[in-house]
Amino acid sequence: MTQPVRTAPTLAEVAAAAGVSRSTASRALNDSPRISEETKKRVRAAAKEVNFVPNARGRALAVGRTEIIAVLVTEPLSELFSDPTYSEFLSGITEELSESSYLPVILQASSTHERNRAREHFERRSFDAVIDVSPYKGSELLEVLCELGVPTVLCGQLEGHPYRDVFSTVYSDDEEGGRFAALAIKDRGRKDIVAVLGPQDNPAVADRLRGYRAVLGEDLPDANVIYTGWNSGDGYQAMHQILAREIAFDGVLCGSDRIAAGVITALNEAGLSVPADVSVVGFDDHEIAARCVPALTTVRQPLREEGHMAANIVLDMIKGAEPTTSVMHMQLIQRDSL
Amino acid sequence: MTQPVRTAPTLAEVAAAAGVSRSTASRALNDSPRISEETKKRVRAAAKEVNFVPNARGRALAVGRTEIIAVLVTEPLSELFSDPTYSEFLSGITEELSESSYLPVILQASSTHERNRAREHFERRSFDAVIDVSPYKGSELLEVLCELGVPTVLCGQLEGHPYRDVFSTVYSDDEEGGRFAALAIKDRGRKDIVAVLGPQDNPAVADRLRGYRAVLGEDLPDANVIYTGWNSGDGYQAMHQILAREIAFDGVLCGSDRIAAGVITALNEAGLSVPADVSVVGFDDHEIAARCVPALTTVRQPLREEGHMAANIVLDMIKGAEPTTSVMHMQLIQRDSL
DNA sequence: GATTCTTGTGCAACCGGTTGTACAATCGCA
DNA sequence: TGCGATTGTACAACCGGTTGCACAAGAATC
Repeated sequence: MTQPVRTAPTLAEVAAAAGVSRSTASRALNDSPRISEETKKRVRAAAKEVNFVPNARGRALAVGRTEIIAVLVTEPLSELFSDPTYSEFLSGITEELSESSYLPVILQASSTHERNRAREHFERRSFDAVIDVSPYKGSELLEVLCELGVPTVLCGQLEGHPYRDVFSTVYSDDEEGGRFAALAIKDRGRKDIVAVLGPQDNPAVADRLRGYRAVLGEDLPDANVIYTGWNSGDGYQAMHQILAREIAFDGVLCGSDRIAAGVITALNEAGLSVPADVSVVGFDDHEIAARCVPALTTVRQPLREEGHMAANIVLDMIKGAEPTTSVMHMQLIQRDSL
Repeated sequence: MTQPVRTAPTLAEVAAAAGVSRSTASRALNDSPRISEETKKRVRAAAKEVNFVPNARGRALAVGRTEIIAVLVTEPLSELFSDPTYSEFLSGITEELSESSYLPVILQASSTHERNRAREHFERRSFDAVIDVSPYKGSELLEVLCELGVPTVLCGQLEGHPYRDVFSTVYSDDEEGGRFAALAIKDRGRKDIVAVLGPQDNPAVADRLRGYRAVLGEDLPDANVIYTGWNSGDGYQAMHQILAREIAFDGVLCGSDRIAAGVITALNEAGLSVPADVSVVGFDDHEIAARCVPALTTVRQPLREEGHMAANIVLDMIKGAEPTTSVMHMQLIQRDSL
């Protein structure tokens, strides 16, 4: 069991065993058309024999690729884990990349220290490409990536961004999602709407609000818009604030399903019934949405598909494809909270 | 802004700029004592001048190290994200590694496909070392790592494991934790105890139960032990099962804080008060524990410290240190649920 | 039978660093 | 002035693959 640490066989050994040169062995294993079937067979047998696996370091240097793709994450790990949105999206990326020979690496960049380390790795060319999961933060790194010419996909719209013709972009149409939610609540006949959104500095939040406004106009006055965090606790507190103001409202648009869950709890505690007294619409179609009581009407964001798309685009860019922009579409999920 | 993709400067260019040979340039930048201060200064200036950063691929091949450490995760990403335990532990690892030049890579191995990919990467020597986060699953990979002689740390005790003198191990003393919880509930005067544990195949669960038993003996009969998942929903359902049986009990030992949260909800719904009627003890000292009503008495598992330890051990092993075993100690956190 | 075209293989260079060893220059000392 | 010891640098090999190009052997053509 305690195997002696035998040193891994190299291509030279395979070549010797097969009685050919290193170059022929390499070509045979890479299935080059210039090598006869006969020889290929012999080389493959020899490789199998000595248990040869090409060394990643040698190969990387020779082909100029590490076959590693960095998934740049600007949130601290704890936040990343508390927001199930990321899980879905990251799953999409890794799912798709696992079909290729590329290995995704989650690279954290929340602290300055981490960002410096990330920068260093970029400069050392440790990765063939980068998928930036939250590009509206940490733009120094984008500058570095641009300068280095590393193929990069931004996951999210960067308003008026200077990298349009350098980086690819994948994003869900948040404004459209906002319109869907607002239309649904309007069709239900609600007139006095409150919005409990995520953080004010988040561009997706701004887009969704724009969508709400496009449909609702004056039915969603400025005073009724609250910015908060993404958690149910945040939704709960925000709704308490609103109730304390004693304004009249019959509909709540929420920035996330978790916010909506907190909002519903607060409404129930205040003796208000959902959806009889107040309609509530969430966002994300997170797992929690279907389990809410009542089950939450929400806007589905195709996160997993977005991950697939990001991975595919980045793979294409490595092969030399031009940067592209890809918009994913939202979908209203009708349930009982409306 | 659209920078032309200038190819990165190599050591040869630095050497030329400084008017020295490549070897001298390399030694100067690595601060070798054999190079004069004078020359070092000149080389450093030249490197700064042309913006030189050593290429990771070339360096990796030369020094025989990739400076990448794989963090092997056997759980699917969704489970990983739903269990805050991992967040804390992974943070500990990355925190510690970020002090070194090593880059941690989260490597998933839940599906067979993923395990094959992981195996391949191991054989290609893509990583200098491995931290296995849940070693009691996917033992084929352990076999491969052993055979390849890759420095490996197992996070968790492997019962009667065959790799004792090959791999290092870091684990929290779950049996001790079980004893702490059981002692606390016994000191409170509780006599009829129920245990709602995690999955039966989890070795940590078995250890904790052993700790409970060592203290409680017949006060925790076999019939009162329930195995379930780690989530609050699981705790909720388990407690409903117990209540349906109409057995007498005055204390509940839970396998996780989330289980405990579900248990408390179920107890409250059944009109039982915590801690007046029933005492509840959790496990993990997860964030949720302090926020429970009543605040949860629980056993703190030093996850972050465990991550630090795992990272340090693996770094030592890369430098050639012998495998070691390190046991972390549990701590009872007294709150109000007892 | 000599010439040209194919086909398959090997030599050697290359990717971008690090490092063992030889050698030249400077120094101290007899 | 001549010797060995010391210091700083360069040459060349190496890590483990890939690949451009030259070349030999055999087939096809004249």
